[in-house]
Amino acid sequence: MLDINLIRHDPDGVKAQLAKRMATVPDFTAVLATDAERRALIQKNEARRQKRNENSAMIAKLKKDGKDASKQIAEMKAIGDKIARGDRAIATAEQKIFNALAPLPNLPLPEVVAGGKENNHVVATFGKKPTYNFTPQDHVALATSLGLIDYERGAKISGAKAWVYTGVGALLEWALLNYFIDFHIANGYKFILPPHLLNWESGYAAGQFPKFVDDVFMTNFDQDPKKSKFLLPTAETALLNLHRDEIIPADHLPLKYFSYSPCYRKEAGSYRTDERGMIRGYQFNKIEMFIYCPAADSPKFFDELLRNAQKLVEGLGLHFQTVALAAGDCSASMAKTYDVEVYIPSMKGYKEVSSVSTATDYQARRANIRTKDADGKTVWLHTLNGSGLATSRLIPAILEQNQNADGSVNVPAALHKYLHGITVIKRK
RNA sequence: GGAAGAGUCGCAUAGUGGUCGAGUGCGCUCGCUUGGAAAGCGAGUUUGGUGCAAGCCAACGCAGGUUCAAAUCCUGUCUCUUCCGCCA
Repeated sequence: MLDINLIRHDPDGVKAQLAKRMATVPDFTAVLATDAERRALIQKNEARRQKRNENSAMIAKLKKDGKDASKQIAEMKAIGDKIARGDRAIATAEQKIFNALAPLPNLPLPEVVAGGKENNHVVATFGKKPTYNFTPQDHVALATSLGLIDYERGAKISGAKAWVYTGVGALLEWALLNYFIDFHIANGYKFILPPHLLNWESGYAAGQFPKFVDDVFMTNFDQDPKKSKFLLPTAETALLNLHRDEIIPADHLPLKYFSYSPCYRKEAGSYRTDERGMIRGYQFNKIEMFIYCPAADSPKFFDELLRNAQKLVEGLGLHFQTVALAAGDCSASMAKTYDVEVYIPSMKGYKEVSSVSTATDYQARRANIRTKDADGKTVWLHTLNGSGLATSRLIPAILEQNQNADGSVNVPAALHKYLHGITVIKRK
């Protein structure tokens, strides 16, 4: 949610920033008129309330003294009606303002380039594309022949976009998660295991609702979506809502969390033929990092989250690139996003394994999360998040980048301690 | 899932229709006192809206309702506690 005060004081500045990510910039004339109207209505109604409070005190006194208060009571009746009408007008104005502001995305940071996906640019690269002196296999063939993933039975028991990790495949998946968990623990992040079913308020605060309500799996325990629960599409939703409606004491900051959860997404219409196997599914595992901090610190923590994500992929020895997203490619709540993309040879391209973002105060406003500054004033916090990491594109990358001529796959050294002595995955 | 009870300012509580936005205790902050501390004494200690400001207005889980007037009465709802049922 954008700050109405900012729009009031610098509408053109806000428009200029939004133009970096929106094709058509909103016109604020109407919302500012409603805002002025709202404030005038508030002032009128508060004067009426003051009168009512005074009258009420007088009636109490008159009654106490045994005197007649019928004149004051009659006056109170008239005032009460006016206040009720005024309240309705204020509520209408506020609803209008909310409806105008709620769909607007966050303001991109100055360093974020304008435009859509085509303006994304690579800012760093690690490692090199692997070369083979044999014909390499794709990850679906490798995972199947090595008995790591059972796609057919996944489809049988669940349907399309589902798979089953089996045996060493499950162990490899779990090893990755443990490798991430140990890393974050060593960095002093607090481990959170959240519920996977979240309520409407959580979805709204995170910016998923109402716009993206069709992208999540909504349970139908109740026909009213606002009373139903949904499966979290990312642990970010849970981690942001942990402190919804709270004022966090300044000496508790920053709060650094990480969380493991499966992520459940409908991915409606996003299937592409090149996205075979486990590139895109209804459910995938992810460790999410999340930081709450004072506004001044958020650039520093953005860098920290990005470095963490990069270090994790570096530790696996995989070739990857880091991409700065253009304003229009960042999700609506985010002011700046960098993606970490691992190389998948069979796709001749890079796939996202981490997305690191700062929401500045946009999410905090929606979720009402504040702290006190040095002067004791209540101020909005900044929230940042980053995957650390998602596994479902890493396994294809590991299988393909580390494959040998005989169809076996070398396990990255960082995972050896979690794999019960397996250093090379071979066919049975 | 059923029944009963409860939700008030960091914590614990008082408050059943009108000078109650709200008393008290604890905690915390500042001051006095002291060589220093404790004790004691005094002051302060929620959030938001609106206004240039003084100020004013709002909020007693949440949402409605009754009333001239609601922390207080009514309805719904959420959460918690206890008991029962079910259960990994």
